[in-house]
Amino acid sequence: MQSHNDTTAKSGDPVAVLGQRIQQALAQVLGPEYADADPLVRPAQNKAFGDFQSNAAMGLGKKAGRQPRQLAQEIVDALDAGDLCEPPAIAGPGFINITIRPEALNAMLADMDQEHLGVEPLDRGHLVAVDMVGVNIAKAMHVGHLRSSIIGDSVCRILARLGYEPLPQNHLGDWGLQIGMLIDYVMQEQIDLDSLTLPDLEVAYRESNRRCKENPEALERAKARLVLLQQEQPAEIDAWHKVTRITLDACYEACDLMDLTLTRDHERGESFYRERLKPVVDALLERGIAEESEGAIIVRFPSENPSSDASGEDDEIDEEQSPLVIQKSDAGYLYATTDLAGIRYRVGELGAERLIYVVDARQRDHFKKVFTAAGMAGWDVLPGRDDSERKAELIHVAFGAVCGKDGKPLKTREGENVKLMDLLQEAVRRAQAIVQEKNPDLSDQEKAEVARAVGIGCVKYADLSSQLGKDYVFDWDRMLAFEGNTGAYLQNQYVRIRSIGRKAPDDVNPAAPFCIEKPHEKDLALTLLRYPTMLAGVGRTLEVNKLCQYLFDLAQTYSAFYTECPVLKAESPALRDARLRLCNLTAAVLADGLHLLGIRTLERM
RNA sequence: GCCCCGGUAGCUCAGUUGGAUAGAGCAGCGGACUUCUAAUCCGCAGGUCGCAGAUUCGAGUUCUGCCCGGGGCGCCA
Repeated sequence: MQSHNDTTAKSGDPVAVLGQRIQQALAQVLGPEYADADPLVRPAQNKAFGDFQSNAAMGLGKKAGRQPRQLAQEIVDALDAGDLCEPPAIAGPGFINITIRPEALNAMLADMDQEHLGVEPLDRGHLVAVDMVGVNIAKAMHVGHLRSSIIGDSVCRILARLGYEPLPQNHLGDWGLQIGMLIDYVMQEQIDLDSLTLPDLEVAYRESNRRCKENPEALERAKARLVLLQQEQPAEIDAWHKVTRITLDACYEACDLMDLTLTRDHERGESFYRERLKPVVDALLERGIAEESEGAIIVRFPSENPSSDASGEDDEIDEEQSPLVIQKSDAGYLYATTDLAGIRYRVGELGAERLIYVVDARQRDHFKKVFTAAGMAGWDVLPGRDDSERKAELIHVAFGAVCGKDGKPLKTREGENVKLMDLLQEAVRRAQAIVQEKNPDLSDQEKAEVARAVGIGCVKYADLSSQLGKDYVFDWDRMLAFEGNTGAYLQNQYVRIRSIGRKAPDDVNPAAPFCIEKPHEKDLALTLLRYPTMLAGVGRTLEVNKLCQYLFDLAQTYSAFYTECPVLKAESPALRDARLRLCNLTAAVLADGLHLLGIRTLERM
């Protein structure tokens, strides 16, 4: 699974460099078979103990039958790291506490202070398909699309930053009975599609639904219309194109407001797979993976616990996992069929090596089954490789519900889904009011820019900053309060740094050597140096909230530095320049990270 | 009935293959502004980590059972 090895020591990462040295010591003390044991280097949990700690001696001591504390001593004796740190201390049951030397920090910071900020991208050509947004025809985007859009976009940005080539896939709901109902309705009523707006279309959609529910004849007509559409009759196709266009034009307004990188080129709706559904079913039947059952075609899954265990207490037959239906008894296909066709296309034709689905957590079981079925068919095997066994990674990035303060999924007072555009516009409006109050001197244009960046940024940050799989509480006051863990807090820290930069005199040396001495400087340096490894981890696990957490740490650490360490009024020009460079590096990391979250930075706010 | 996710401070949440005294933010209380943007910072207070067992030098973290909340469970997407 873990095809991406990030243990290669990056010269600018103290954890990696120290880890490497400790591994050498481990090999020396315990033998070469321990050369790749995890050195378990972590930032010190308590500053009083030093900067870093290694917990390796305790676990390995048990494993190798050695006394942990004594083993720790032997590791320390064998450790060759005098250029990096003070002589380590041993504490408790066998913690190795490490204090890094300022010169080492200065060198690592200089190493990091380049355009790529220490992040080493992969070679080109690693395609990743990201299934996101998932707009439905004839419906405006609502809160349900918020998370898929925001998370998917951030995932794309992060992967691109790490050298992957993300391919957003807007999996439109554009092919099914509901389209047949809608098209039949607008054609029956002779509605002029050229002057229709999305709200009109939504009304028509609801009306067509209602009719089909009440009137069997209407339903039959809709089904017949769907057949005509699927036969690609010109009139039906024309109507379908038009309703699709109306829907998407409106949806892209919301996408633009959210600054999504996704474009029209990334439309891969259900209709895209329409010719690929039958082959999916045929192939699975042919290989005996799928079978007929009660008129439908299904894929069964072997039970995970093959038989009752040794205890024999539980002699009931294991409940079989429910099967995956890929063709209905009326010969119609389902979204599982489309998803399987999608995997086949994305892996087999595009050659994507990771397929990421940013979809509601309630579909966990669905994706688990679809992924398993795809694996059974071998559709996750990457084509055209020497090592033909290399498999694409199939990942469901499941996200929880957006809830109101009452803890229940967010709805309007009328009990309807909140429209995404309304929500975004309210965010901007609320931010506008706050800018007006906090900084009335800005020009109107600047205020509008700040309101947009802050309003949208806060919504995004609130969405990305807790564990994605959990529900989260959507609370305007908390997310827009510019105190605490919010997007605006981060944006403001950036503004404060840039303000110093603007006021710096002309004679500063931008390449002045770093000079880490004070505790707050050291904290900031250590936090900055965590960035590349942190980001690589997020690229692997897609835990975007950890990027948020890191940026908040960085911003707070910077703030403490800012209050304690004068920059422009530093005691000497050399120190001033060194601190200014530290500020600039912090700004660069903050801007980079915010950009990866899809949050705009500002020069003033 | 079965499966999945969650339960940590008054509220919203972190907690990295098991590590030292469980951390933030908000709210509360007390301080710091003729500023390098106070949209900030510093300090105080606040906890039976849902409950009970098990594993071990050590458990919020692993295992088992239970309680509570949410979600899912063959022809909707």
